[in-house]
Amino acid sequence: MSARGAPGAGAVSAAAPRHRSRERVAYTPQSLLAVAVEAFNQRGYDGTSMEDLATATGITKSSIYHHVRSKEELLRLAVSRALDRLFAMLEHPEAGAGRAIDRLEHVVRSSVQVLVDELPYVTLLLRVRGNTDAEQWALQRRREFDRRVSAIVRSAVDEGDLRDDVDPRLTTRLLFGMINSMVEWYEPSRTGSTDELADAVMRLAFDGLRRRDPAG
Amino acid sequence: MSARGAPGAGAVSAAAPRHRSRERVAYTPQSLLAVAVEAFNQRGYDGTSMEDLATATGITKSSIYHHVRSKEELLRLAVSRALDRLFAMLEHPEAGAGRAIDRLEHVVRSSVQVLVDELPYVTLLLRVRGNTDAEQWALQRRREFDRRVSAIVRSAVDEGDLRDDVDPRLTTRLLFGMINSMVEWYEPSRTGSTDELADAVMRLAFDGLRRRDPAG
DNA sequence: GTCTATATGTTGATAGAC
DNA sequence: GTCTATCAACATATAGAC
Repeated sequence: MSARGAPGAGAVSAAAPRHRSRERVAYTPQSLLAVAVEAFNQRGYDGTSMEDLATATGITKSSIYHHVRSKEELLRLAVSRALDRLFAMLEHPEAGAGRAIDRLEHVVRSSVQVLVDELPYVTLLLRVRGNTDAEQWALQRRREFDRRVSAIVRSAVDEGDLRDDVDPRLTTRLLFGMINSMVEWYEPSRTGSTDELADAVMRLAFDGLRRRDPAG
Repeated sequence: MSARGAPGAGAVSAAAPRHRSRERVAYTPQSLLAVAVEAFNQRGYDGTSMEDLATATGITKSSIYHHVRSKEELLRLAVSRALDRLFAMLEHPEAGAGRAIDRLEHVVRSSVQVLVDELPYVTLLLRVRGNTDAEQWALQRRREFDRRVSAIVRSAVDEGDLRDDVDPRLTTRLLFGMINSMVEWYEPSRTGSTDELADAVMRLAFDGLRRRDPAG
């Protein structure tokens, strides 16, 4: 991956021009972004130079600047994509109605799904430190997401479904610490279905890793 | 924090020379490291220039090079410190004998303790991406730590104390994802005792966030 | 132990030809 | 849409005076 050559087929424009019969397909902002984000995740955003991106894409630095205004724009596009997916999930009917514990289950399962679907983009989002304007903005939106989830946890405690001996904010942080840590090891090819993974996360998070006494 | 001025009192050499009566105490590799690591955590290692460190320490770049050979040496010293503490914890008698679930509890509680005690160093360790030799070495040792803990989890499953419907490796990853995420939000000043925090982590991790039916 | 001055390479970004 | 050539700024690191 990230080798020189044509962009990933999945994001190639349908109307892409080709100068020589079947040589190489031109990059779109999206297909370029995919390669860039992979590089960012491998070496870190600051650790990745435009020259590194030129190598990864197989085109020159100048050509990259034909598609995007700056390196930071690539970062902004990437984290926006992840954030849009995460917030779209919160707008889903299942996250807004019904018992809070069920809404929380939906949010947890959907988060795992988004994390898997948009792995590179979410990975980059979670590593943002706030150095640039784009990063500051991303951090703000992440905090807003956190607040929304915390409110659901708090409701579930009030409704008597979640334990009340741990602060809801702490619960939220540890819960999402668990979920978000997936970006450190998840490999799309090697694991089973996303549902199975989400099941495991749900079981561990909601019921703990201790074995429930079968004779209890 | 990170303002210009004298190094933190905690790490100042006892035999530190002072040219002017009580002006400024000279840096030691340790006190310099503390300032550098704080800067690395704020802006990222790659995002922090030696000029940034000069500003943070209040001495010039050249002076920094009097204490350390290179920027990478600062990184190596920092992650070594974190790794040494983590492995020392595994060598503790309580981590090596007795029922596996008790050994695991010791490891979890001690990990929280180490994370709090050495917060900036552990934070930096967890953000290492493998760009340099020092980082590659750190990643290797982290994997070794992970393997050691996974073995304990596996034993606890075999001994019937942990649930057997989730893969031990996955359990370990999610458990430590939860613990390690603390570096993203933990603030020494604002929270209660470390024991209370470790208690909350233990309860959530081992018994889950669902309320146990009081009438069960 | 700290400084000023500087060497040497790399960085993000632009100009303009094809 | 891609290229070569180039820039000014900034990077890590060193030399040598005090």
